[in-house]
Amino acid sequence: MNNNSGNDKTMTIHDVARELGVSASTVSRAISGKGRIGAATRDRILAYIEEHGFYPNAAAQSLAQSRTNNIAIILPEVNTLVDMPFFHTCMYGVEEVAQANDYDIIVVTTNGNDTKPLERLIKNRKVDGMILTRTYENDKYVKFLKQKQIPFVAVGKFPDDDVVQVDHDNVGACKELVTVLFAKGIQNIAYLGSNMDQMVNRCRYQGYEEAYRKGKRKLNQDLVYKDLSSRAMVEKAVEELKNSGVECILCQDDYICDEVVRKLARMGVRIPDQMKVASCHYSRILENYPVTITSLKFNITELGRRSCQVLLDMIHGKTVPDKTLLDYEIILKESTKG
Amino acid sequence: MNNNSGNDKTMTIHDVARELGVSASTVSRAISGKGRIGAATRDRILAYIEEHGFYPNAAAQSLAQSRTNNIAIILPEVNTLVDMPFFHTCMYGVEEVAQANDYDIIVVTTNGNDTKPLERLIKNRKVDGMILTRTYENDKYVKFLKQKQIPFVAVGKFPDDDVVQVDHDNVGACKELVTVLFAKGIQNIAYLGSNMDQMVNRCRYQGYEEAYRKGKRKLNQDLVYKDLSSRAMVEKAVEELKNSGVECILCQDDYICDEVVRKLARMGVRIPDQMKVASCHYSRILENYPVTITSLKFNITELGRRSCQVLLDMIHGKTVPDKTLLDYEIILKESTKG
DNA sequence: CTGAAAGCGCTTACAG
DNA sequence: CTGAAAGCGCTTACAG
Repeated sequence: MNNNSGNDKTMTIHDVARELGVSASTVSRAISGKGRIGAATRDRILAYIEEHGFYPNAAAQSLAQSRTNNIAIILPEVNTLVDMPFFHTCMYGVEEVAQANDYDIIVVTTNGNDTKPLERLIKNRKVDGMILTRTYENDKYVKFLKQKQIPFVAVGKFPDDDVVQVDHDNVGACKELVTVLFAKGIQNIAYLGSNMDQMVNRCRYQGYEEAYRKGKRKLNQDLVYKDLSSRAMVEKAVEELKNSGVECILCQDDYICDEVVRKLARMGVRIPDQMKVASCHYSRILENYPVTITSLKFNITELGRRSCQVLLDMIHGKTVPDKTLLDYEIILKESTKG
Repeated sequence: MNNNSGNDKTMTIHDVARELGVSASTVSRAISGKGRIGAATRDRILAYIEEHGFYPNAAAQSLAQSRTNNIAIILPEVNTLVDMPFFHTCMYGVEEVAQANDYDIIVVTTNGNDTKPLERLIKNRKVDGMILTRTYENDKYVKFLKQKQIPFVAVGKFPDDDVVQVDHDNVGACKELVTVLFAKGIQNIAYLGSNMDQMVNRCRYQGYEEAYRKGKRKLNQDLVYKDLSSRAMVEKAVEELKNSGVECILCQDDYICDEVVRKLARMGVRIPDQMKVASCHYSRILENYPVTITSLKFNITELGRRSCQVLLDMIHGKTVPDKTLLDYEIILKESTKG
């Protein structure tokens, strides 16, 4: 097994070459699979390598080939029970396909402003590409990465066509959800959102709006709250909506949904009899309620996987689709019954 | 600003050397700060580098110095609302001090069994050290890392003295919490836990036990549940405890606490009047209850930071403490009032 | 099909 | 204090 015969210095390609009576070039070719090499020689070398657990020095490969087999995943600084699991799960997906392709992921957290950490990573040549997991309307990082000409994919939807994007079809999903709710006979649906500078939130609102247009219904702006940045604001919105006699509240995400459900409970308003509720993004938070909540369900791990796959394709010079839109599910539950 | 005068090839140390009329060695010395160099020369070189945004090629540095300026953070595969934020937050902490020291972090997720991904990282020489964020009683990864002789720190407490550990003082914290509850006049306190193979859970239980011993109280094993691996089991335990007339339930973590609080609500049992509740680990989940919960509070970001700091110290050859124990806070809230 | 040689971009004894 | 040279461990035209 562990035969470090004599010295414990880490093995190099030359060691195996000497041991096998071939040249280092040949060993290199056997490992990389590039260049012509006799099948017998190749097999002999591979067998030796396997048996002795030789792994080539990544830095040397990196230097010789100008590639690192690392990609960066850029995470925003978040701390809510909705956001953390999202990015963590997405990261899992990315890592899964990265691993499968012998890539490693370097995690870098951004504060939304500073590009220095990315710059260092790029200029030091520590990564071959990057995945930007949250995007804003006027995204500083997108601009930066475009300018740096490094392969990258953005999770999110953009007007810019020169940015490779992977995302769930948030627009289509919300549109369909609202359309379905209309079809169930619900007359008016309010929208509660926040942080409209994030692309994901813009998309959701856009879907909501499109459903109104598609249904040829007039969208009353009194039913729309786009800037609920605090619990108090959500509560106030819920009170106003209750008084306005709206039938259903569509929440941009489970963070808002959580506040809405609690507020309604405190107000003694029963879901769905006295108020229906739906959320644009299913997370485990929703599992905690006595009443199950209608929502959209996205496969976040898959989002990570696909983003990574697209990025790797880019890195390897394949042509990739500008936009990859992932599927969604509409989960109808008690909260919109009746 | 951006003066790629003519060619866009990335700058090397030789380019700046030529431009400044010095040798590459001198430039290298200016950058690294190692070796003797004239202050004037150094400043001139540094100024040039700063102005032209030169960053040394990491692979070349890596190869020449046998160090990567990367560390790996090993994460377990988790998906609960309690675990994900914990590891994510810990990762933030690690990254923060890594960044500050010009290190990058490579994330690798483990399934608890396979050591291949770690092996590859080590043998490829892609990292200088590792942080193991969850530890088990008989930890396969700990064994593996010890054998590989790579610098690493484990988050968690171990019997082994040859493993560098950084952790909150879970034993001391739980012990103190229980002692305080006793001091409040509570006569008997039940313990609800699970997954006793994880070191963190063993520590918490140990603290609980020690508090009993310290208080010279007899610990009735009917009050102890160590293997609540499902919601149903927690519910059953809560029912039994309610019937047994116990006064207070100590939950190993907020995952269990969550189940306990909900179950009590469904049973119509009021907290704290009819049952007191405390948790060994504060997370945001607790913020969602109508009644505030007594708990231990740990600073997870700091846990990450310290782990990383200790690891970097090891890598740089400093002597580090075998065990670093971080502080905790006891947060007394309504749930144990009266 | 295989090997010798140059090169990737740094660092670091060794001279001076 | 500074430079020329060898070396880190690979890869890859170039010959043969």
